[in-house]
Amino acid sequence: MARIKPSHIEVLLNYKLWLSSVTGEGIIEEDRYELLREIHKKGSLSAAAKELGISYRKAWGDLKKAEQLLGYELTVKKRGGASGGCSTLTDKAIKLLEAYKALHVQMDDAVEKAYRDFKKKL
Amino acid sequence: MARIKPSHIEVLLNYKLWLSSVTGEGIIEEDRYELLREIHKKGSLSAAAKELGISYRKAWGDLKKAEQLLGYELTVKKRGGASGGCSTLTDKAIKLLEAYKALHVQMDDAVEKAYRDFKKKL
DNA sequence: CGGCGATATGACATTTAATACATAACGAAC
DNA sequence: GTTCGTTATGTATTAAATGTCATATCGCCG
Repeated sequence: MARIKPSHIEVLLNYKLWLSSVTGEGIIEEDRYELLREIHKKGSLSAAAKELGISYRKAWGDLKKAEQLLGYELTVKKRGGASGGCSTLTDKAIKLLEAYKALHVQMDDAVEKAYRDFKKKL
Repeated sequence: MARIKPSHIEVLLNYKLWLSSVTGEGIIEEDRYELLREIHKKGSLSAAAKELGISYRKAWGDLKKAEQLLGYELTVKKRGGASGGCSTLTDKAIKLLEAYKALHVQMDDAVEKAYRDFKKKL
């Protein structure tokens, strides 16, 4: 029984994209994008955290850091009331999300093309 | 005396590119590319490590891991002898370096363009 | 007013990754 | 066979990211 011996191991191309402050500190990358998107969908930070399977503590810390680095609020936060409270995205946050999404789509295309070219050269 | 108040904080776009095995483990990224390039230039792993300001231990571990994940040798290693020993790149490694370099140039262009488009949308 | 559910935050524990330290093996040259 | 610089590798220490726990605040509503 013959066994196929691959002439080379498969190599994959990966990339990570993120927005940062001028000091290099990360503001928005994939995870925080997801967090904001989920807040937008659910209207609540705790619900978003639960959906994503991360602790409220971490979600809150991430959100706070992003806002601090950006210098403006990404969410309008309310606490108390019948529902306990809620968090909704600001207009700026929504705009940022849309721009980031478009950025990501564009980069995905570029990476795919670069990967094809790369394999030809290998 | 008036003070200029920026309407928005500057946001930078960053990306990281790397080759991985199918299991997702990283093989080659910027640092390891530099390491291989330096080995090629110096003909020695320890000299390369010194040049890059990292410990020999780390350089050796990085190289070993890359080779293990790729399934083939990136360097020909010799120890002992008058000079103590040396490390030189294999043909496959040289080819890999060239392909990675081209990949990076291509991606840099793509990122620059994506960043311009991104800022317009913001 | 007391309970509920969400935001808000500090303190501590744990897990993971990077780095440092130590030590062995090798082989040509002298 | 001793010296020297390099490859080779295990172990230990540190540092950073992440998770856990506890506790407080808020404000509608029954």
